[in-house]
Amino acid sequence: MGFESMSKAPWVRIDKVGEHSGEIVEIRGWLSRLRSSGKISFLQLRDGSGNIQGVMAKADVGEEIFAKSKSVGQESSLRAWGKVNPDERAPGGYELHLTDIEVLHHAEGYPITPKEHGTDFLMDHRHLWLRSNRQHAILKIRAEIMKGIIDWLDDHDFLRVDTPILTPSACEGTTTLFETDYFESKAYLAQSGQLYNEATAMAFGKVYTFGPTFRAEKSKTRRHLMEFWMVEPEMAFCDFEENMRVQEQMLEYVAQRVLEKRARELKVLERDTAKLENIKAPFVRLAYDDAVKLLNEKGVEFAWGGDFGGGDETIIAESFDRPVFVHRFPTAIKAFYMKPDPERPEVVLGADLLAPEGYGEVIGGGQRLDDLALLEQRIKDHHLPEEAYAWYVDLRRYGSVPHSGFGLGLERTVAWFCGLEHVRETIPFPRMLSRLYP
RNA sequence: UCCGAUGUAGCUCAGUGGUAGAGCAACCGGCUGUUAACCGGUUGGUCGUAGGUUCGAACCCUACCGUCGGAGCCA
Repeated sequence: MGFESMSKAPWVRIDKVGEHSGEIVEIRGWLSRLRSSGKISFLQLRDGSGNIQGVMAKADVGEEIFAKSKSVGQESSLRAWGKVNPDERAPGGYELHLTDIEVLHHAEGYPITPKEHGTDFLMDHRHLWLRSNRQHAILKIRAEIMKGIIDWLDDHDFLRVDTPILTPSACEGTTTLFETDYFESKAYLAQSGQLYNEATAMAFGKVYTFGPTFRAEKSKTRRHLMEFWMVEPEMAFCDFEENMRVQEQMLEYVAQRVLEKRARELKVLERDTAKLENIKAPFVRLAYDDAVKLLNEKGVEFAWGGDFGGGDETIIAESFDRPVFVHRFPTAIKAFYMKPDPERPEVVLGADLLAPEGYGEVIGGGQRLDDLALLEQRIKDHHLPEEAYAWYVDLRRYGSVPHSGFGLGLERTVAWFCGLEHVRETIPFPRMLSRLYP
């Protein structure tokens, strides 16, 4: 459709109207809500950048134009012209005194009304729900976290080298994978870029991959999605301790940046920002052995050698005022590529980062096994197909070095920063056990 | 896969054996400062599905299906 100007008024984004105070401007957007009386109507307008209230008085515009304002359905698209007026009553500080509107498309029966809705209904209408203020706040914070992570890594000499999504086999062999046809053979959707990262780290030194990963586990909890985004940095010549320092510095930077740049969005979500101020290095370091003792002291029956459940993680995390690294897990419960502690081979040089407030494990990482013979042995012990891992073993054959890395789950981090009940709102179109639509 | 909830109007819910209800949305009308606007009216139902008990079932029983939460697994 053509947008030939009805006037000389400039088209302005709502978040920039303050630069045009007192001037006539054009807004292009959607009607989020309409209230009207006999001689005055209030049009809540949004254009993706913000919200502003347009006010139209019959006495100012006349019968004909005023009539147009009374028959606009919720979420109709329109152009609106009016004078930008500072007003103390307006949430954004400005109102638009309308002189005219042009409805581009009349919407009728918009399903998401100003009243309450259940989550399932809203998820069925996710394509429309994204228009709400709350979803805007969450997804803007998501974007800020992603940008913060990327900026920090790029500024610290990491090279983004993304890894494949279609893979020939399991990276870890333990979890369920989504299978798809790959011409005459099978391919699997990647559950981690980890092993490929080790190859690119040997090529470029410090690398990261940032993209979607897939788990076909039938998990039905507030912390799980079938498709989620993960950032996975990997560093050559990096030991277990340095790896944790990188993680805490990166997270501190991202948290402080979100607090600074997305204060308005955090307010929309009514987030207690004091909880986020605490995301400062150094984080707590708690040996697995001590975590077991801590659980026992709190009355939880837990034997050395087991893995923590969601409830256990919450108890551990709530014992501290900042994120906690739980390190040196039993070798038997961790992946084959983790490096055993040379002084205590029954534990590995790995650490999970537990977020406070019950958000659980947001990072898993550690030092990788760099010894050729031991790696070959562990692949046998885990009954993994040797041919499939030949290239991975090669990395220990040609210039093996100590190296470490980690994977941070984006959606859990977003849920944590935003203070959400469930990760499903942290991604535009969540993929869950019983949801593939829209 | 297991455990526990739950399913009634487009939405959120009430109704626990005797005529199917409310608020909101939609539609019509009224109102000059609303901001989950307000006031009056209209429209709107295979009570998840299939069987059973009963004179009579949204309600009691059985099975199945869907959804939600949790466990396991993980980020």
